[in-house]
Amino acid sequence: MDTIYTYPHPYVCTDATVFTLKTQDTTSYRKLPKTKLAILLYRRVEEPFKGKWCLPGGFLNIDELPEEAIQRKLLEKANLSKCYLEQLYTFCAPDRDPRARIISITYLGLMSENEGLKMPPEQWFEITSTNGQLQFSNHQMNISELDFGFDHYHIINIALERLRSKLVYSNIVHHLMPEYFTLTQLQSVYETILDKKETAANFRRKTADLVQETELYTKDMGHRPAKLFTKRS
Amino acid sequence: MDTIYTYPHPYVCTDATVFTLKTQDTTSYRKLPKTKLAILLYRRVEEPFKGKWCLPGGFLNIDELPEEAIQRKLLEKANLSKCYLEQLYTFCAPDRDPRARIISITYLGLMSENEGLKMPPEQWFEITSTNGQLQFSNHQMNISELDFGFDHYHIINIALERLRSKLVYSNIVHHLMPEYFTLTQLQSVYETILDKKETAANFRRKTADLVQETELYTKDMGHRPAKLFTKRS
DNA sequence: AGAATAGTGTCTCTAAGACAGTATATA
DNA sequence: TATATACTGTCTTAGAGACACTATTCT
Repeated sequence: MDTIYTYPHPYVCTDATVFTLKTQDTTSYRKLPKTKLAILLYRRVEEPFKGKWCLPGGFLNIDELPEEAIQRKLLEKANLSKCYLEQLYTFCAPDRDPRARIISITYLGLMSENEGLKMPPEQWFEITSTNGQLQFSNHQMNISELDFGFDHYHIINIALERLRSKLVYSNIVHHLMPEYFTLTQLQSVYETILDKKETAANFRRKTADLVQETELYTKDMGHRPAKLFTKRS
Repeated sequence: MDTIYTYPHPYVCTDATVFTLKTQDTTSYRKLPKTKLAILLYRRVEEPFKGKWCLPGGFLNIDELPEEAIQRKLLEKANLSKCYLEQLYTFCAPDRDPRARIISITYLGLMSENEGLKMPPEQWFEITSTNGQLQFSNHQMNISELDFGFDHYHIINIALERLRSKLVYSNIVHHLMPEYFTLTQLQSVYETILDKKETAANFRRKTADLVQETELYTKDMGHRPAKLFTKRS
């Protein structure tokens, strides 16, 4: 019984890859805006990896669930009150933190653009993928693999893989959507994240059982209004 | 920097759900033996949960990966030298261990029956599922939900879910198979784990790209010999 | 009318499942 | 020859993808 209390054991922290969507401003209001996938990053102000870019996260309080710790940190660091979270993976490499043995229980976080817009926009970095290498950019800067601290670039890759695969076999996409959306919006979310074009007819057939028709329509778009859909429960 | 060293933090352990297959003895050698899914359990000899059944596992040494810790424990507790392991989930409920805050990084383990047979057979419990409730039995006893310590019954349920879903979209089944096997054996593994019958013709078509034909055949079976297959790489 | 997006109808191809049949070993 | 399992052929149906088409709003 008392052996347990003398046992040297790792520190435990939690980090989250919080994704949302950003719709780009377009010059002409008649053109459809482009959807981009974005991730929440922050710049470290302390050693180690001072000045590098990282995922939001931190240590667990004793008796605190990792989900709770992440929500607390997101509120502190990004004034972010609520987002969907699911456990991603637990990273344990002994050298992943130079200070000590620290394992990280990581989470995949998703939020709709509406929620994301409530926070400072410079923390959201749009993600683009070229030959499997991820690039991140906001209006001020570009960052890439070398600008990340810890194993966080690696974690983002794993998270994106998970997001892509769950997009096709689950209804996880709703956590990225606002309450009401058009099928064209939904399609562009799929196309952005999976980096793969589809025809509207085929897309609509495939996702028919994911959405619920409403009586609402878009308007003043400069072209034919689109029916609004919502999550099918 | 020194704040980290005063931080009260959870203990970290790792547990594994190691599955294998057991082919039942049949009275007549002409009848095909039945395949059963089995899991490795051991009886706790210390408090808490003394006398209850549990998954093999234990605390991580500092600088030790959870995979390594699990392999070490499996060797100690079950003389088990090598098995496939993949991370399952990290369980963190503050009350999951009455001694202290202990999180468990759990693994899904799979091994072929050949490997599994090297260990004492009373540690392998055949699993049957009735109305979603799991039952475990070996030649001596039956155990059920209430006979488990910690949250290990829950963990087994999560593991089985993962095994079932990965069986249909990945080639994970090979970790349960010996090097050479017949398609009927492979089919009965699928049918056992997924609890769902299929016709041989349809099964063979579906799994054609998973296996590699060889020139070998079974013999002395009392009926037509079956071609042996191996993993397709 | 023209521009822009919304939405539909239909053909093909592939894969899953149902089902009936043939093949080949041993006792 | 009987038994038991191994293996194949084919029909139907459901879904994915390609592609051409129609519909509706605003300027």
